[in-house]
Amino acid sequence: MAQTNFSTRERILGVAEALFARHGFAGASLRQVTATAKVNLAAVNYHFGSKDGLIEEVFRRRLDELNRERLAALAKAANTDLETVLDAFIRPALNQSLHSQGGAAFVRVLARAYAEHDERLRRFLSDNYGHVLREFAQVFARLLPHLGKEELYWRLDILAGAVTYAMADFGIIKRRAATSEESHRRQAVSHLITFAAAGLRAPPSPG
Amino acid sequence: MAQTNFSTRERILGVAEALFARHGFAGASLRQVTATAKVNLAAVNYHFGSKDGLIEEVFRRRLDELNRERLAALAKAANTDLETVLDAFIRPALNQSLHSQGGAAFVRVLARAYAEHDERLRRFLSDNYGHVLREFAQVFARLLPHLGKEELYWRLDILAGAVTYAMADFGIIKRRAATSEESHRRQAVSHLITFAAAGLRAPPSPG
DNA sequence: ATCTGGCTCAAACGATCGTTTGAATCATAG
DNA sequence: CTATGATTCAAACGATCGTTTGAGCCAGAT
Repeated sequence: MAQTNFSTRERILGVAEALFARHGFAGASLRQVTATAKVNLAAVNYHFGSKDGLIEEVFRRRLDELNRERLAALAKAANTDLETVLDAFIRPALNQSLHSQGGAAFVRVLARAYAEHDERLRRFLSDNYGHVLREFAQVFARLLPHLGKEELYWRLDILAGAVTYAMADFGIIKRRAATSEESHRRQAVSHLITFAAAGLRAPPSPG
Repeated sequence: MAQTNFSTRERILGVAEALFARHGFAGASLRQVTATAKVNLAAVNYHFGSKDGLIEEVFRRRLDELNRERLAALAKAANTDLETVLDAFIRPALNQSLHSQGGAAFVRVLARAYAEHDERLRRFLSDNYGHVLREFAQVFARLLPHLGKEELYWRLDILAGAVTYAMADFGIIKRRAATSEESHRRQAVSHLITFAAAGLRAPPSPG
């Protein structure tokens, strides 16, 4: 977690991401972050202005790439089937987890952000994330013509929760020692797509 | 939120529940709690020993009733269909939200607890919650004979996440002003059951 | 009326919080 | 080499954190 071969700025971001994932935004202090990153305490305020500035930058640097990957995958999947579109949404989050330093922590940080009803953070995420969700919603609407607009939104809301929770690995299932982290997460994605596709395809609710 | 007509102990619990839901365990201070409850600061340590003791009591007083209601509903639903069993799991959480002071906040606190990877809290929840989940898992296993043990556990893990997030109302759907809080949450339950039942019934994953 | 135990109170404890300061250090351009 | 702007540093700021203390209050029992 120390990442001593990176720049001060990058070390702070990496460590902050991991500690925010583990202890929350309020629960992880700047002194913990800077001590773990082997960096001076004042470096956070120098590079990011404030703790809130650090939090926003933790999101920004990952969301940019995540959004790009999701939209690229969506473009390829738009005229295929439901499972492929779900895969386009879910797999980039998995790739972040596997191919980038501490990316697994970021998915957890993202899930925490949902739990924070903090208005400032929600607006920030909506500004930097909303257009991606809206594009996916349009494709889902086309693939699920049996659902009314209201019903579709409910389904997507439930889907977002299930995906967030599952990718953040909040669940009770313990990865077996024999199974690698990568294999475990690939299984999570596979089961998630199966579950979500069936949930979205279900006939309209009676209520 | 002040609840001035209750005892000191109950006022603290009610206010703590609401503030933990909104700001998290680390984010809500005892000074906020006691000031909002119009109670002396030292009362928390007097009645609950410590902040951690307060957190545990916030869970205990609601979980006892929630567990009881869920198991009672499960006993009635055990020999019916999947939707009824899902209802037995989900509806008690809804009832807590509607019929008890600040119960809606508790569901949010419970969802936050999932995000905390704090070992102490997880063990506490496992001790006071695990047997209920295990009983439901047995019934689900009987109702879903097409799923292997491994596959079933994955589905239930995803289900738990979807239920937790949806009931905590973390999603993006805004309740319309014309819709009452009660009606909104009943809709959430209804859509959740439809989605979850279809997700659980889906054929085994190819992976 | 006095004693007693449960409870509340203001006040303070040391620790830790996010942030700021100003000097020291570094790399780079002139 | 010197000058300059960027970065790092130790130290301290006031505020707030969870917790403890000991005096005071207020019942109900003796």
